[in-house]
Amino acid sequence: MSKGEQTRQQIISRALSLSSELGLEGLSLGNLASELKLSKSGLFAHFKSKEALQLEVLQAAIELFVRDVVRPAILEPRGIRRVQALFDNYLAWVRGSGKARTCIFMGLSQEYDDRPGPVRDALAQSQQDWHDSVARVAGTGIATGEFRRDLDVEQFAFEFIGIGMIFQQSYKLLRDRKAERRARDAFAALLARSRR
Amino acid sequence: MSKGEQTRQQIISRALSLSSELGLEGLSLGNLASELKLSKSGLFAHFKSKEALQLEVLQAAIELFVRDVVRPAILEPRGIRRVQALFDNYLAWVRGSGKARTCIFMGLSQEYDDRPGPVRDALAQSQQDWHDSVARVAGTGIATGEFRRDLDVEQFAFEFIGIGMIFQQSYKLLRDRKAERRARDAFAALLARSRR
DNA sequence: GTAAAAAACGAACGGTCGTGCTATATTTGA
DNA sequence: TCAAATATAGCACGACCGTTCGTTTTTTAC
Repeated sequence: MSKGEQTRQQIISRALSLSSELGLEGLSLGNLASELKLSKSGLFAHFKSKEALQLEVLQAAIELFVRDVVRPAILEPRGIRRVQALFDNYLAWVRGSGKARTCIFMGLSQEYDDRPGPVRDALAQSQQDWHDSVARVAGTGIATGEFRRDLDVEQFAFEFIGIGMIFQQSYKLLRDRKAERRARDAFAALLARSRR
Repeated sequence: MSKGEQTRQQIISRALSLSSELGLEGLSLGNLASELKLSKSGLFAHFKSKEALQLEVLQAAIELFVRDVVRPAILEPRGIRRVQALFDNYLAWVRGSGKARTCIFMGLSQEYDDRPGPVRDALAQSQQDWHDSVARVAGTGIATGEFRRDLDVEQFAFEFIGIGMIFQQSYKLLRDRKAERRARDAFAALLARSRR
């Protein structure tokens, strides 16, 4: 990896964790540069525009999410085991793993839900993909016979993700120590309803 | 109402709808002033600081929420009827009523979940109050005998609000036309589980 | 109607924003 | 090793930020 590509990755990585706190609009190049001990113009030279950087940050977040949440779950056996793994990984992601203090996608969903542009489009696509992934995994539960044959897998995904969202609010904003327990209870109820 | 108080209210009202789109940090005094055809300094004279304005905007949002969501529900008879009314009003609020394009509280929850300060404190308190309100209303369902006596009303509130959050994402970001249907189905399932 | 009080304005401050441009420093490949 | 390519720095730009201050206009109260 060339020197340029290397700093490029560092920039995106640092920008990702900054964006988790401040959003992609709140992210500022000056701030980012000084944190990386780079000049603002030196940093800027790596990207055509701030928006281009934002898109790369979003892309990096998606790759991280797939790597840490989706892919490991798919290694589990089809059916409930896999659904449960997906939920566990999702909760762990929302809880945050050191550098990423908050789930960036939920913040961005709020930030861009009425701010048109390429960032919004990419974000919406990624969230749609996430819904689809959950639905697909739920589908394997039908295939194994663990879930009801008439289970609406998209409805399942809808509720699955909703639990993650309220978990984030309870855990991060309200600092509710029972948040994780509540999320797991809610998910258990969702599972129970889905069984045949 | 004096002239000053009158413009003050206009400022807060306009600031509220702007904040629903851009967040309380994204709100800028210059922008706000020009929308109201006021000079920036003339506008600023009404508030000691931007943060003071932010707090007033938050307060105004809370009052609106209580007026449109909580209070009308309490006019309904205790029990499931009241719970259902609360949910209906909540969905209508999230869907947005013309001027308020998005539910400001969900955006702010993301914006401030790791940004300490008075705004965060006031926001967290208001959201805690909202959880408590839902739980209290659910409690009336136990009192009427419609809900299980061992129902965990705080868990009920947790899931209730989670449905609202995923509804907002599906409706606003993903533009899913089935979003409302999904939210109502999820809520129906929650109700069913809560019945005795 | 007039004087006091309140409200709105205009200009300016020091900062930071994203973004160019030019020059210097560093890395790369033969 | 040395030239070409790349990476970074420095500086400046116009725009906007929140905030302050002194002046002017408008409202209020007698």
